[in-house]
Amino acid sequence: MIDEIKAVARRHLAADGANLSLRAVARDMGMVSSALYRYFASRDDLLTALILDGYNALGEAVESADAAVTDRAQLRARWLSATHAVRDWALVNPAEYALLYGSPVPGYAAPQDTIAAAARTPAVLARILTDGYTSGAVTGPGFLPSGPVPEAVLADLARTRDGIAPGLPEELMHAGLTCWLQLFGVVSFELFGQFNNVIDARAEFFDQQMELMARLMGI
Amino acid sequence: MIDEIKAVARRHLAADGANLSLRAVARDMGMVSSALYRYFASRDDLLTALILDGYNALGEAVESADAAVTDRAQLRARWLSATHAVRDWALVNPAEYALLYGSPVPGYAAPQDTIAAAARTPAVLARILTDGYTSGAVTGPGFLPSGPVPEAVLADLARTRDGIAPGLPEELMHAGLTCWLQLFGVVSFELFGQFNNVIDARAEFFDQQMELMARLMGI
DNA sequence: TGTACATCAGTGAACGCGCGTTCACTGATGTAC
DNA sequence: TGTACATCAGTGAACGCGCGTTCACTGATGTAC
Repeated sequence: MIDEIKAVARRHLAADGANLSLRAVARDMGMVSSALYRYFASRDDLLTALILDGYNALGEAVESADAAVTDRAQLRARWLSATHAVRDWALVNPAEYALLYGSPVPGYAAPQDTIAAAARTPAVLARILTDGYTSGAVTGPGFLPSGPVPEAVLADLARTRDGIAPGLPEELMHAGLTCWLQLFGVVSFELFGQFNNVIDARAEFFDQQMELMARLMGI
Repeated sequence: MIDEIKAVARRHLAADGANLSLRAVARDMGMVSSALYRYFASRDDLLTALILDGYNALGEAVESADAAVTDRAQLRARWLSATHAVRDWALVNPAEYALLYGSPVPGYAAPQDTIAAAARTPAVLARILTDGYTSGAVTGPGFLPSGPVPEAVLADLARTRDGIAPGLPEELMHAGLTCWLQLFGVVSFELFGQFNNVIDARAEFFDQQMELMARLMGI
């Protein structure tokens, strides 16, 4: 039942953006709006459940795309497979993607529960780098910052690294973070309409960018 | 008068996100909601005006940040100044930034007028590269794609290039586009909350990323 | 200098709609003795 | 096997609110003769 509500809510999200209406969901289910309160304490609760599901669905898609590369030493293939999974999932679920990575919903504050789920996708990317580093296949990034990285940034990198990829050297973590940003930057720009009148060959452009990022990380 | 309405609307945008309410704006101005219809034909018209203003305000900020570097041959300084202007403007006007670069407003379709205004910011960045290329200071990017760029992407690059930076070689255009994406990817992630619990030293991180991008473009 | 008229910014009431949430309730299903 | 009771999913009406938009209007200001 809860799953059915969420499924209908997801359909509404796709149609109306983040302005999710409890009443509209109930209407679609042939129920009266108050009936939903048996399953969710409030509209925000439903929204939170959808966000959590979204992070988990994306995370699962990325995890299995990575796992689908049987030769685990093929780091570049794993990176390309995982990042394609991000784009594919976003294209199939644009409204949910917007909910996760778009402008914040006004008046809604994401609870702490979502943090762990949100970390699944970056964790996959970090694992690819870690695997390369521990096997000795990757010794450092393919493109280094010219100067020293500021102390404060190093501290942030180290803290985040310890959470998802213990043992990874800072400069690899730095390269990984840069590529993670580029990945979501490209996907967001495509989904949010910034590529209109600029890039038409979107799949090819994405491929190209992810190849470049792989080389930047040295994998 | 129109300017005053827009100013109040901008304040509301900041408070409530993209759910801009005509009635709330009118209330704040001590007017009755129907009075606004003397100045804007509809809510969407007001939204369009705000978007247009936003692109122009950002574009102006970036243009004058670039112009502030008196030694025009200092390409890296110009790039850093211009990109900092993007981040600074976004931090001061987060709701307007979200309106321009965040998830699309449900049910709202941006008219064609916004395209020219939207191009102002990328045009500044392209001009920096073009200046470097025509003066001979920049011969190519500092980091090249390993393989050949797909035909379809090249066509897109060429078309966009002809619009904002005629004469620029494709590989420089490609590097510029990559950095443009990274710039907005970083700013969006910071503004939309994806850096929470990940990056605290945001100014330093941004600096670092933009330095890296400058090197990637070979400036 | 004074009057008649046009312009136009802003009013106020109304239409028809949608929203989240509450609350007492109905009526079917399952359980205990 | 049959009865009494508890559980619980879903109902329906209501509260109080906000929204965009229309429309006939008021009343001040400016203009023409």
